[in-house]
Parts: sequence; C-alpha cells; structure tokens
Amino acid sequence: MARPLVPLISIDALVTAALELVDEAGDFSLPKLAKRIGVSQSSIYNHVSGREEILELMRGRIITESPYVLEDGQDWEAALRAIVRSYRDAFARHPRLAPLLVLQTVQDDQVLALYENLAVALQEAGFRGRDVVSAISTIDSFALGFALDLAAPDVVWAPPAQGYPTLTSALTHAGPSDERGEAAFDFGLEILIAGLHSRLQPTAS
Amino acid sequence: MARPLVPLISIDALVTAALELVDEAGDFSLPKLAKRIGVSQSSIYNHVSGREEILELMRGRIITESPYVLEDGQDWEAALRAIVRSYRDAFARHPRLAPLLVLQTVQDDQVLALYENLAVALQEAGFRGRDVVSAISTIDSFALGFALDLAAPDVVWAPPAQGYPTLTSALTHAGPSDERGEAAFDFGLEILIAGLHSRLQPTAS
DNA sequence: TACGATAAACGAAAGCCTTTCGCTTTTATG
DNA sequence: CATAAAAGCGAAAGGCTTTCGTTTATCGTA
Repeated sequence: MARPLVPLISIDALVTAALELVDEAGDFSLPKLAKRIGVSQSSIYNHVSGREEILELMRGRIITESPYVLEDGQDWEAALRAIVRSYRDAFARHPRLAPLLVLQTVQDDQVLALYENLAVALQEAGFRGRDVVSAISTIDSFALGFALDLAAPDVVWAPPAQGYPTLTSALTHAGPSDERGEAAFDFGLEILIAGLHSRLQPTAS
Repeated sequence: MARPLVPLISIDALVTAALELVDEAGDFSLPKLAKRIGVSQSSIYNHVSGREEILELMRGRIITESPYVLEDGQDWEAALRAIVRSYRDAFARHPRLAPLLVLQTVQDDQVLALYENLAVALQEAGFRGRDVVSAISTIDSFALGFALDLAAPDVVWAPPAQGYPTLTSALTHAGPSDERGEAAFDFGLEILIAGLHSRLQPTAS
C-alpha cells in the first residue's frame, strides 16, 4: 500500500488502542497494537520513537482523564486528599498500566504539574527544606504502592492452611479483594494525613 | 554431553547467578543465566518450573539474607520498625529486583512469616478486624513504594527549567539521590507510625 | 548381579517480541 | 512544477521463553 489519502495512524488512536490492550491483557506489544489499528508494525515508527514513548503517552492520558480540583480557600489537607485520590483513580481505571510505568522517569507535563501542586500544598502546610521532598517521596511511595495493589493478583498473600494464624484470620475479615483494596486505601490516606499533622505539631496542641 | 558425574546445576547456584544478573543488568533471561553457569538453556528446566519460579526463589533469598530480630518484651512500634527496615534493606541490596516481583503472588515461606509477624504486632497494638488488613496493606504499599524508589532512575522527576518553581526548589534542597531516598524513608516511617498511633487514640491522650 | 526407572544434560525448533532498513507513493513547499 | 518530507508496506535480524525428544549415568531392588 502506498501513502493513504488520510493517515491511518494518529497518536491519539495509538494511545487509545494501546490502553485497550493493556486493560485487556495487562501488556501491549507492537505487533498486537498494529493489528488492532489495522496497519503494519513498522508504520508505527513513523509516529513515535518506540515502545517507551507510547508508555509515557499513556501516563499522560490517564492523568488527564482523572482531573482533580483545587479550590481557592482550600486547606492543604483537602488539596492533598484531592491530588492523591485523583492519582489513584487514574490507575484504578487502568490498573494494569501501573507496573509498566514504575521504571520510567516522569516527563509528562500534566504529571509534573500534579507534583508541583503537591509541593505547594506541603509548603503551605508548613513543611520546609528537605522535609518537602521527603513528604513528596512518602506520598508518592504510598500512592504508587496502592496503584500497584490494584494490578496485583486477587490473592496477594497465599498462606498455606497451616501456620500463619493471625495473617489468615485477618484476611478472612477483609472480604473480597476489591473491598479490601478500597478500605485499605481510605485507611492509609487517613493514616498518612494524621502522620503529617503530627510532624507539624510535635507537641500536642 | 551426557549426564555429568556431579550435577552442574543446583538451585542455589541458579538463584545466585540470577541475582547477579539482576544486580548488574536489571533483568535476567534464561539464555544469559545458562551461559553464566555454563549449561544450556533447556537444562535449567530440570531444576525449576520456569522463569517465575526463579523469581520467587530470589524473593525468598533476599528476605533470608536480611533478617530482623524480634525481642521478647518489644512493643509493637519497635517490631514494626524492625520488620519494615529489614524488608527495605533487602531491596536496598538488590534494588533492581523489586520491579520484577511486584506482580507475583507471595508464596515464599520466609516472606509469609514476615507478614504474619506484622499481623501479630498490629493486633498487639490494638487493631482489630478489617483494620489489621488495612494497616498491613498500607505498610506494604509504603515499603513496596520505597523499594521501587531504589530502582528508579536517579532523576525521578525531570521538570524543565521553566515552571514548577516549588518542586524545583524543593528538589535542590534534597541533595544527591541516595541521600534523598534515605532521608525520605526515615521520614516516611515516622509518619506512618505516628499515623497509626493516632488511629489508636482518636482523642488526644 | 542385572535391570529398569529416574535424573540431568543436550540440540532443535516453535512462536513470541522490538527495531531497522529499503521501497513506494502521496502530499506539501518553495 | 520539482523536490523533500511523510506515511504506509514487507522483509529480516536478533532477542526472548518454553517444549520436545534423545542420550547417558546413577541408584534401588529383585
């Protein structure tokens, strides 16, 4: 086939199809991506530099699709809650994307803006100097961990029937896996915020 | 070659070589593993079921190599600190292993024992029912996130010179990347414990 | 002692994957 | 109107994991 009258491939279509593949199969490959769009593998390289760029484009896409709202008079707690929730929501819609992104440097503008807003909120809260980055790293680890939890196998821990009585008993109290994840995230977010609070007011108020 | 007088492959040697490859290259493959031991790829399948099993064996190995000590009269805080630190130390010695393990169900006995000890400590602290699992999940997300941070590229966030002033300024305060990670982990662990405390005593003591 | 079962190596091959290269044709630019 | 760039294609190189059949040494048992 020669050059078509109207391009068969667009970056938008590429990202959409790749995201579908990840949602369905937990991974994507250029052969499958090409087949889904109906073009050949090599044609894709006319639009992106390779697999990595497609991954970074997907990161931008899902963050954009899960906006957070920062209101004017909002205190830092509310801002932090909104940001972390939206970040987590983004990955909740595409759980299986998280593991594919953990190793890549964040370069997407939308995502960097999210971290900038986080930094502003923490400074407003009263954190200074190195503590700002430490707090960002902590929040990041927390959010990333929970994002990965969404992609983890339904049974994260598989203790045999014998031994591990406390763990086994706790797991039976947890209910189905999606409820466990949801409850744990709410719990964890409150723990996190309470912990940050205590750092700001070392002695009881 | 026929069956050799003394086996060329042992599971121990397999895991050791695989771990070396991961430390060096951030990944391992059966061809490379076979070449390092000096056997053919397919011989490995006489000892393990496949790639996945080797990964799980590596998880067991690094946890065993980073023991934690639980003393008798120890309070839950000390136990939790010891467990989380040892978990993180294990991955600090082999940072590039973490990304390879995030998707696999935990089946190794040593690792399950670690979670059992976590559950016991949390119950001693006073958590009950669903909260025990929520707390475990939170701690797990936290620890996993920081383990991944060790494997992340030196520059996790790459904001351009323009824009993102607060984030950029915070990053300059953070110093080199390993110091940032270390300080952040200490910070995060204290935040986490303080947060858990606050959950136990909803009203100020 | 003889013999069959098992263990542990091998080579070959199937079927994935990413990426590069050269070729063709259309479109846009100057 | 000529030429360069863009956008498709097919072929192929060089990875990867895993399966299969074959060979041979060892071990337990009759």
